[in-house]
Amino acid sequence: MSEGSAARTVSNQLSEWITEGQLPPGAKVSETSVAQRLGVSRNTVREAFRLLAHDGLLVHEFNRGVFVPLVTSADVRDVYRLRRIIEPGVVRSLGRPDLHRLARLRSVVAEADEASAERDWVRVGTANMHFHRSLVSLAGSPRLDVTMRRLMAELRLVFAVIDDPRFLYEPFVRRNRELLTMMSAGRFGEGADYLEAYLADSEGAILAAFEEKESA
Amino acid sequence: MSEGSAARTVSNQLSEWITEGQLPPGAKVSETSVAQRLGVSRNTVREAFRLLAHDGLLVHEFNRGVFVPLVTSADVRDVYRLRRIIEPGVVRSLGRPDLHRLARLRSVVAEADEASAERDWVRVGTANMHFHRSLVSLAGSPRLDVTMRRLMAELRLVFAVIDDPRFLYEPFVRRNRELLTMMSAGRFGEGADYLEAYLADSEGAILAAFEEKESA
DNA sequence: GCATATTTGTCCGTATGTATA
DNA sequence: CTATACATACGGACAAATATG
Repeated sequence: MSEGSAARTVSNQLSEWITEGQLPPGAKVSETSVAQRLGVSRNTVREAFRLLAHDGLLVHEFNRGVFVPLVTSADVRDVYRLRRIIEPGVVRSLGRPDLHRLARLRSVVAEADEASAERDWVRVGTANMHFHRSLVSLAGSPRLDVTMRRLMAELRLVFAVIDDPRFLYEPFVRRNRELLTMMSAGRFGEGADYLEAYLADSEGAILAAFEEKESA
Repeated sequence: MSEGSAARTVSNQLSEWITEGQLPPGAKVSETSVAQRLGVSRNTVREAFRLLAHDGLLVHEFNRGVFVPLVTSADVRDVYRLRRIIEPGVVRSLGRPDLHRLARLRSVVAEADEASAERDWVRVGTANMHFHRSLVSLAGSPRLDVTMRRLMAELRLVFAVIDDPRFLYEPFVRRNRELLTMMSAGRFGEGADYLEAYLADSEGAILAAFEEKESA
């Protein structure tokens, strides 16, 4: 429960199935099968499809149906191209350390540390996504926020096909903390540069995992 | 006719009504009234609503219906914040003048010149939008393209409430041509700086028109 | 605060068009 | 080329939420 809309419930369920790999990339998602399995009408399922297509978690092909997107390495590069534009730009644009708003980042970092200690890499991953979304939210731009939300949703799609997400997240727990330290001290220029290198490494790690996947 | 989807036809019609000011900002758009007026079913109208909400041309409030967004000066500032990040960044990132891809920009500039000579400011406006979208498309990033499309759709919403769009577009016909000249010569850094000032002026002009509107 | 009417959310059944085997 | 499966679109219906008096 906790959702006002049946379509939202369906979309949340589908989102789980996709990010947990139960719906592999390229899979066709049938209206009727989803409707029957979840006990809702086809119209509701169609509504949910639109919500997810909005975030790029499903693609809609006219007169053919909806499919789980086939993410390519080109997509990964494109997502990171936008991240490299947005995230360092946000950090660079911050005037002075607003400790109150940085508190949210701090709690997310703590969450990641805790999850990392428990070797719960899935939780580390979600905490990492929260970190970057919270980072962008510091800019106070609604449109940057929705853009970032979409990018992160697409990244969840990527991580769903990678077996061992540990080495993708673990190195960046420390770097998130480092970046936060710089920002707390008002060293935004330095932080932006640091984040640029950070994102380049992150992209490289994902692409490497992709190539490993392709060779298998 | 001519479009594969009935929902697309409806959304195009609604888009016209909105951008032409027949549906003023804040107006509620009823499902049944649209369905009756266009002779389609309610479900199809709902589908069209979702398409437009996707681009920000309508906002959807649960159990309340859909409304034409009330654009504020804060929204204008936010849209231009993203434009100032994206557009100059794209120009700066271009390696060398790809004359083949610049041809599209050239034709759009010519279109704007022609429309300007005929004092058809609406056509000048659409040509201007095409110019900036084509500019961003040079980056070859699908995600930047969709982001830019949404931003431009929101700007159409802004222009719909401004009476005299002439002084909003006319000064920028020349500046588009100037920018294109710089890019054709491979002077991308210079072009990016030029575009930054350009966008700042454009934002200022729109905000001025807004304040004039508010005082009235 | 209450009763009303309106509108939206959801569901069902069906017909038509499209893609694929 | 035919046949099958499926998506699109339609119309009607009821429940639930909202707005109005």
